Formats: sequence, C-alpha cells, structure tokens
Amino acid sequence: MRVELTAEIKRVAREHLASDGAAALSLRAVARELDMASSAVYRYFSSRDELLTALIVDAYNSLGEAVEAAEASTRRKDMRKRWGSICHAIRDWARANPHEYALIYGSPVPGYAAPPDTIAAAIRVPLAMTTILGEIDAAETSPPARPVPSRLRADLDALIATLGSTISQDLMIRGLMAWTYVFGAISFELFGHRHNVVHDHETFFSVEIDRIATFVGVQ
Amino acid sequence: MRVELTAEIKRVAREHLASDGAAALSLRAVARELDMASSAVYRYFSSRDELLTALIVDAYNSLGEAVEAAEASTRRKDMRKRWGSICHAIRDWARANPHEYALIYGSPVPGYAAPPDTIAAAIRVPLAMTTILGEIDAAETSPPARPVPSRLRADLDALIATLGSTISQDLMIRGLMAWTYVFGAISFELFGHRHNVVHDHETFFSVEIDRIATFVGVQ
DNA sequence: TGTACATCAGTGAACGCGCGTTCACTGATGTAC
DNA sequence: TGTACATCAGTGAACGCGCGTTCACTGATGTAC
Repeated sequence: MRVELTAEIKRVAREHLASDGAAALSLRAVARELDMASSAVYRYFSSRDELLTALIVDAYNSLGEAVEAAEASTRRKDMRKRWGSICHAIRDWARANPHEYALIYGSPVPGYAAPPDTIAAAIRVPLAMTTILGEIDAAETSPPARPVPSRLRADLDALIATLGSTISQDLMIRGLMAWTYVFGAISFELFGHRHNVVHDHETFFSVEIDRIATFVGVQ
Repeated sequence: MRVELTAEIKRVAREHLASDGAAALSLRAVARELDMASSAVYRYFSSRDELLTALIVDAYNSLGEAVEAAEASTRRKDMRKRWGSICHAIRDWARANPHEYALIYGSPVPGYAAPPDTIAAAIRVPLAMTTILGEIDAAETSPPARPVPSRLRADLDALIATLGSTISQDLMIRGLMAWTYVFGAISFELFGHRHNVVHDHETFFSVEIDRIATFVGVQ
C-alpha cells in the first residue's frame, strides 16, 4: 500500500504539473487534494525536490516507452518509417503531456539540479535513434562524410561508446543534429513560436522530419 | 525622471530574472532592492504581468539589435559569413543573457499570456535570416526544390508576405527549419541536454550551423 | 488465547517566510491667479 | 511677489493568501511471548 500511495501522490502531482507548471508544484496542494496532512507526504518524499525528481524520471521513462513501442511496431526494413515513427511518437507524447514535456525539455526549474539518476531514463530516445543510425551506417547508404574538427573527436568517440554503437563520427554528428532538430521543432510548436505562422502542425512536422531524414542519410 | 526610474525598475528586475528565473520574479523584491515601498512600483507598472511583458519585449529587442549589428558588420558578399554571424550572435547573446533567453525561448511562464505587442520585437531575428534567404534565392544557388504539401502553401505564402520577402515556398520551409534548428541547438546547450556530451560547445555549434547553412542552400 | 510492546502512517499546530495588490495618506513640487 | 490650489510620486499598513518543513503526538496494526 506504500507503493500505491506513492503512485497516487505522483499521479496528483502530475495533474498539478499539467495545470500550473513545475515551478508552481506544491506539496501542500497535492496533500490537500489527497485529503491528507501536508506533513504526511514527507513519509513518501523527503522534500519537494525529491518529488520533482521522481516526476522527471517518470516523464523520461514514459516518453522512452512510447518511442520504443512505436519504433518496435514498424516494419524493420523500412528505415524511413522507423525514423518517422520515432519522431512522431515523441511529438505525440509531447502534445499529450505538454507540461511533462516542458519539465524535461523546457527551461530548467530554478534552484533545482537534476541528480544523475535521471540519465538512464533520459538516454532512451537517443538510444532508439542511434540504433537506426547504426543500421544505415552498416548499409553504407550514408552521404559522403564531411570533415570533423579534431577538438570534437574525443567527445564523439565517448558518446558513440556510451550509446553502445559503432557509427562513424560524422554520422554521430548528424545524429546529434537530428536529435536537436526534433526537440527544437516540438519545443517551438508547444511553446508558441509557430503560433499563427503554421496552422497544420502535423503536416509541417511530417515535412520537417522527412527532410531531416534525408539530411541524416536515412534512405 | 519617470523614464529613468522605469528603466531602473526594469534593470533590477532583469537582475532578479538572471538569478532566480522568471517564475520567481517578484515586484516586492525589486522594490526592496530599490529602497522603495512595493506599492510605489505600481506607479510604473500596473501589475507583475505588465513588468514581465516589458522585460520580454526588451529581451526580443536586445537580441534583435545584437543580431542586426553582427550581420551588418560582415562583408556583404560572403553569404556564409553573414549566416554564421547571425547564428553566433544569437548564441553569444543567449549565453550572455541566459535567463532572458529562457524567458523568451524557454517554457512559457504559467498563467502568463504574451500580448500581441511582442510580435514586432520577436520578428527581428527571422527578418534578418529571411534577408539572406532572399539574396540566395535571387542568385539561384539554391538546391533543387522539393515538393511542398498543398496544405502548407497558404501559410507559407502568408509568412513570406509578412516577412516582406519573395522567396519560394520551398526555401521558406528550409528557412523555418534553419530558424528552428538554431534555437533548438542553443536551447539544448543552455538547458543542459548536452552536458557531458559535448564539451567544446563553441566548436560544435560552428559545425552545426555550417552544416545547416549547406542544408538551407547558403553558399 | 491473551497481554505487552514496537512500529510507523498519518495528524495538526506551529514556525517563519514571501507574495500581489489595495488604500488612505503625506508632502514636495509646480501652476494659476 | 505671494498665496491657494492641484498634482502625483511615494509611503506604510493591511488583507488574504500560500508555501516548505518540523515536531510532538495519536492510534491502529502487527508481532512476540
């Protein structure tokens, strides 16, 4: 029942997140909604930051699961479809959970520092993307590599190793850029920078990720 | 002196923004620092939101000025340099004013809705970028156009008109994507998503915008 | 089967804090005659 | 030149609110003998 109430607290906290944003998330409000004393919450989370961290880890995992599920249910051979399914899964999740998206990809919550526990959860999307890059690299369908500054080589090698991949440094750069692009586009849409500029966000997103797929070298 | 004190309030508010973030910006704290009663601030801004709006407009204008100045002092004929100067100016400004950047390009402040006054200021960076696109389009150095879904055509035409340009719809898409990319990359850097992934952010950014320049068709 | 005890989830009051906004006011300055 | 008045920037107290966290406590439950 301890597990159950912990989940219940997180559920209500997520609701508050969704209506007021992370900065306004308050232990007292959550406790009030659960009809318990605010002090009782401290039996489950020793501080507001600990609750916030739990929500962040949950958000990364929820996004990661959505992406992995979408990618897994797409035909293996169709690289472009697999790439698209990942990108659309990210966007769909973000639109369904805008405040959780803002929590992990928006401006950092002031005074809050994410502990390293979040890394394993945060890496799931990049991992899914890298898997596809590995396959296109093996198929040697990539566009010609462009020079990589020597000052970046060590970081790129470390990153490739962390992701358990064997892709080239050049492709790793393109992968990082694709990752950057997808979240940049979703942030622009969700944070209002395309308001009154683009109306059919769905179609525009499809065009974007299609062009980025070509840019990366996904056939 | 009214103008002076208004500027003084904004200056102190900006400092508070820089240390605590937008959500924590408080009229009382600003008044305290200026050694005046909190109620006195209401002679200058009729609410906290009005102060926030002033800061947002100032931030957009400050960024816009920085970008325009950088672009203007680059050799006219060197398109790639001009493109680079715009992108680097954005990043330099963002790194120098991280909380102002987060204010305008981070997650929206909960409960705050930006009034339309901000549009003229917000459009300065896109305008600078579009000018360059117009010149490469006129020079016909663009890569071959790719099909544009008909559902996007009206929006693209409206946008091209708003920006006072005559570029093709295809190039407008690439321009929107470049704009998206640059802010996506800077947000990732500033919001910590490249922490421990890339260390030499400057070099990585140069590589990114160089590849995006090619993607857009800047020679 | 019955008693003594330990555990621990949850309580409720309190501490000390900060916030946005309102309102009747003071008192210096400038203006009109 | 001097008086009466209007203006209005700034005051300070108050309202009503919410917050995170602590702490001594209650009282139900489960366990050991």
